[in-house]
Amino acid sequence: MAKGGKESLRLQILKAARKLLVKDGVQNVSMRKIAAVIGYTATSIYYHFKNKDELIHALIDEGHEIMVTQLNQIQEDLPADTDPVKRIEANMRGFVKFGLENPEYYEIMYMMHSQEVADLADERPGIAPKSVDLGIELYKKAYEAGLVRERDAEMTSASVAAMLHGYISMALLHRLDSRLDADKVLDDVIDCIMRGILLPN
Amino acid sequence: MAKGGKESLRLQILKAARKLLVKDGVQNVSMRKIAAVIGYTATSIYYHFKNKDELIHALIDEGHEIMVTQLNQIQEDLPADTDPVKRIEANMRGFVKFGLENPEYYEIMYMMHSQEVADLADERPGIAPKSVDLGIELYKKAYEAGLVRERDAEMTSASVAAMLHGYISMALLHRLDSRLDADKVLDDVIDCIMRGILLPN
Amino acid sequence: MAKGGKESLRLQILKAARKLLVKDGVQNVSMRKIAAVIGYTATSIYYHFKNKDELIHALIDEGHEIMVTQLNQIQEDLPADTDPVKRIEANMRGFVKFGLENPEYYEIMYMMHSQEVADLADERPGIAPKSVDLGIELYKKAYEAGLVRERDAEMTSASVAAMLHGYISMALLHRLDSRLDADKVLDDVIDCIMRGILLPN
Amino acid sequence: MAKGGKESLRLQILKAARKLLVKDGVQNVSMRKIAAVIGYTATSIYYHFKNKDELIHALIDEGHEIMVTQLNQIQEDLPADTDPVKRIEANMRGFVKFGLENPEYYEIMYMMHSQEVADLADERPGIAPKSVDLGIELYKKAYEAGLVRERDAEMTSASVAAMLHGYISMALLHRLDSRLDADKVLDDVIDCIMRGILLPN
DNA sequence: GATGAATGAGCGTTCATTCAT
DNA sequence: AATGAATGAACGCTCATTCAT
Repeated sequence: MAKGGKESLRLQILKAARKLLVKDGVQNVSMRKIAAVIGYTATSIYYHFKNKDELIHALIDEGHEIMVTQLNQIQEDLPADTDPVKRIEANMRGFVKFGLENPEYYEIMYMMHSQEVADLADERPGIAPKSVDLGIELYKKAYEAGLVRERDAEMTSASVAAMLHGYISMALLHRLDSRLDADKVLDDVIDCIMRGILLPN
Repeated sequence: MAKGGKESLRLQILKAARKLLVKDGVQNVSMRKIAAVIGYTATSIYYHFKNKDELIHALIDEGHEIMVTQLNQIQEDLPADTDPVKRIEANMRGFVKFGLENPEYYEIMYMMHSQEVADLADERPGIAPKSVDLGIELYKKAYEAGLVRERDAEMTSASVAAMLHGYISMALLHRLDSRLDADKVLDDVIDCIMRGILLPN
Repeated sequence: MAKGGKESLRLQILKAARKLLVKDGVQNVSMRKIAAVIGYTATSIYYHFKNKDELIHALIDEGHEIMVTQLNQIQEDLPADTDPVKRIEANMRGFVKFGLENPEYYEIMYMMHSQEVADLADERPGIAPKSVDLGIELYKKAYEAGLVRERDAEMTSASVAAMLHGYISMALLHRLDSRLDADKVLDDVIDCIMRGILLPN
Repeated sequence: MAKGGKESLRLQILKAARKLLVKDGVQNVSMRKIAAVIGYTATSIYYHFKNKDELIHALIDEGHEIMVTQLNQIQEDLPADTDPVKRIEANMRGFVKFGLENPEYYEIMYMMHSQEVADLADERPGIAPKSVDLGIELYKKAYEAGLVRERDAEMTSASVAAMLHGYISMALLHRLDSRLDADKVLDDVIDCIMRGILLPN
């Protein structure tokens, strides 16, 4: 209710939108609620964003940027001589980590209907282009090093992303069997994927 | 607009709800619209369902029943001497098939927020119990036959379900890279999972 | 603010809409204002009318019915042997009288943009069909009696309606020179029209 | 979006307002839209006009000036010895022409509610003073020449203006019977008025 | 077993306008 | 001479739900 201080209103809006997003899901984010959170009028949001769609897209873009930055950082932080397979696994774990730690971003990035976020799927082929590119690149290097099975890098990247997305979305929606340890399920998933991807021995 | 004849109103409501679900997505299903489809008043729905939530839950239950029936049927239709691994793969493909062919059910069963479908995850352990049980059972048999890696059947079942869910949900949300053949991605996913599960040779 | 008693809500809505119409013009009639006048919620209007457009159209239809009834009544009240020219003048004065006494109806019937009242002009050829027919009929009889100039009855009817509309709308919009007596201007207009229509002697 | 160059902003605003006026009708002209058209902020309009009302009034004044200029030009262009009756008809046709060709001006000059254009009718006597004066003057000359019926020139001018306005406004609102030729209806109207005004032979 | 009538909350959006700079 | 930032009021409309009948 209280105004957020010196932060630019645009940033406050995005922040509030994320906050609402993670609490209630996309469809429960409304201009009025955002306004209430930051202590402004709903009208004022329209000064900074053309409409709700543009606001959501701004969040999506933000999310992709953050994720790509994190994934790249992970690769940079690895020792220069890290073997390609380890890099792939690190990338996979980085993706999952981003999803679990940023449900508000992850949801709008990967869990919304295209119709809800106009033209998202139509404008961009597949998931976040840059993170996809990174995955493809890593696999290609692993293949050149003779470490993974001979297969289409684009295809493999898509498959792996889909499988990891399955774990992330089930975790975020609390659909994982509550009797199991979520971290162990993740280890199991990644273990399975790695084995499926690598050369037999 | 025309009343549906001798079908019980309860069934008509569920039918109409499914119809709207698959056309407009979950959140666009409203009591009004359902009523309009079947030619009754919105009020009359409340005679058969306490509220919207209960209606959605009825649909979810319907979905689970249909899915379990289909998955069991698939097992029954296999020759009695089919080896356990083949059975696992058949089960996996059956699950994916159900999701792709019944997006209206699949979405409310596995893609909605718990808040949207009140307490779903809290009340029931994990995903659809019976289909989970089937998966676990199949894996156990395969393990007893020495065909799959030694691992927790519950855990494996959860992992596999998550990974398959990833493919299904990405397909339903049109998030698969449009330059790839969706069927081939599915083959790739299943291939990967199988290899990850099976014993090395 | 107080509820209107036993009158059906539908009628109350229409009544309130007319009231607002005459006070503020069409564009200032809002669902909320109507609701406030009759002491109901804006929502309840939607139980009786699909949307604002349908409400306005209901008013338009009402207006046409009232006007046609009045014009027919005027003709009936004239002695059976009234000569056709007198009948024409009576009809003209009846039209003007209706307009001046029912500005709320007249405005939506004849002074709104077609885009404001969707497809009004497209669906119906010319002004209110039945009143137009009456005018045409009267003129034809006068022509057959050899009292008016030989001319197209439809055309004459349209011209006369336009000219009378000019007076009515200027009067309603307070655009008549305030130094003149409005009634005398009307007499002058009708005088002019009659002379223009009649045979020279 | 692009700024209009060296034209004074005041003129740009009026120009843009006219453009919107003719496209969308009076009530759809908003400060925001005007600003968007000329590439300035809505706020900047308030530097040049006290408020929207003043802006509209400026347009009305503009319209009157243009119309009077055109009507005077028409009279000047006639041969010096043109007879007064011909001059009256030319003036009438000039008025109609202006209305049909400048709907954006005509609408705000003669078709808006007084409340919409604050106090217009109260402050100024009748319609556009100068064009009224011209009409009166022309009639007086015709009367002095013994060509028109003995009548109050002010009154006649008002009547004629009203009748012509009827045609113009019906034409602009697309309320003329679409089965008739609009030009012929106009000829008919003017024919009728002339005959009503002139001396019998 | 179903309807008629109504509600209150909420939605995204647009508007004219203001005020400090 | 113009902008940036914001407001408060209003708009048409949809929603799940209730209650008396």
